[in-house]
Amino acid sequence: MTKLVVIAGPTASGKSDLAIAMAQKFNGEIISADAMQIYRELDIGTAKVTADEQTLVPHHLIDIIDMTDQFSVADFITRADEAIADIVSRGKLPIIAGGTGFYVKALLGEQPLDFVASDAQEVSDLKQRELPDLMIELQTLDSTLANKVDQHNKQRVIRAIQIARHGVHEAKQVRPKYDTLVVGIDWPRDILYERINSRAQIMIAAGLLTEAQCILDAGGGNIQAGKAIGYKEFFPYLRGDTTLDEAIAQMQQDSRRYAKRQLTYLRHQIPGLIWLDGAQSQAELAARIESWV
RNA sequence: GGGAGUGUAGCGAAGUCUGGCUAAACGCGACGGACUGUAACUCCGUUCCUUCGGGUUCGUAGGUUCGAAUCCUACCGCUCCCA
Repeated sequence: MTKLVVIAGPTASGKSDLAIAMAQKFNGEIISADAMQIYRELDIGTAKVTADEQTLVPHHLIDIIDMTDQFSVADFITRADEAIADIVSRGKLPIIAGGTGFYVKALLGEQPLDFVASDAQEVSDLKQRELPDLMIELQTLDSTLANKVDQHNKQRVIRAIQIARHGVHEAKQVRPKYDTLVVGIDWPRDILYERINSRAQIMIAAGLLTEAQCILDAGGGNIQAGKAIGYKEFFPYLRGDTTLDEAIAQMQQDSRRYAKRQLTYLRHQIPGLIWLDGAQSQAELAARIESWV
């Protein structure tokens, strides 16, 4: 079975550095599992590895689409499976590094994702409607599903309606199964928060605002890329509605909350995940890989 | 020294005139949680203490009252204005 190392963890926990170190040590290549680093133009705000770092170790699933494009877990799975096969065929170790727990979970899932026939037009039509109205439709279409979804969560209700309307279809092909070593990087909460706060300042100095302006011009909050933390907080500032300090504080706040959500996700949604002490993650992971490979 | 205002849970802030329905709205923060096709999304819960029976609160100390964050007195702190 194909062996796979998965490095997860909250934002600013040091996943990229750890992945590079492990890739160098164990002849690996890195696959990013990150819902925002897939965008070409989002570099600074997504804390993407630099071009220099990419010359050290080959990276995959970074810079693969334009910032106005849509992307989904299913796209990720397809491409990640391909990248893994490619890396393995060249005799190297695939290392997944990413903060998008949902992508990681889907990649590791033994069940293939169900496919639902639906299009963007349908989704935007559903979006126009009020939540109670949507729930009524879902209730009549499929009451079991209606009871299962979070009734306050419009996004999930819309998805449930699509499933109820079109039904689920078997995935076209069976996905490969992987033999995985899954780790998560853990820091004391206050240290993680400090890392997040100071990284925001570094990003600003590196030219984050130019990128944010770029995304604002491309559609701001209306496009998927415009929902990324590190950009959306600066739209009000760029429009002249808030001060820079307020925007930075907001970004730090959002990052901290995001980190919390990631931690919750990893704790409960990724079975078998081994926590690594942030300060010792390189040594700890190297030891584990050595005894596992 | 004189005048005006103010002190409420981690923070901000209602409630005070018209005492009981107030362990005290709401916002923020913090913490916990959900999440199989937007996931850096979207959504939910807890937040004085508790052995879950209760207990102790609204600057402090008294007082009025069956009953006080709310009324009265004194004191303390903070802010602003005049000196």
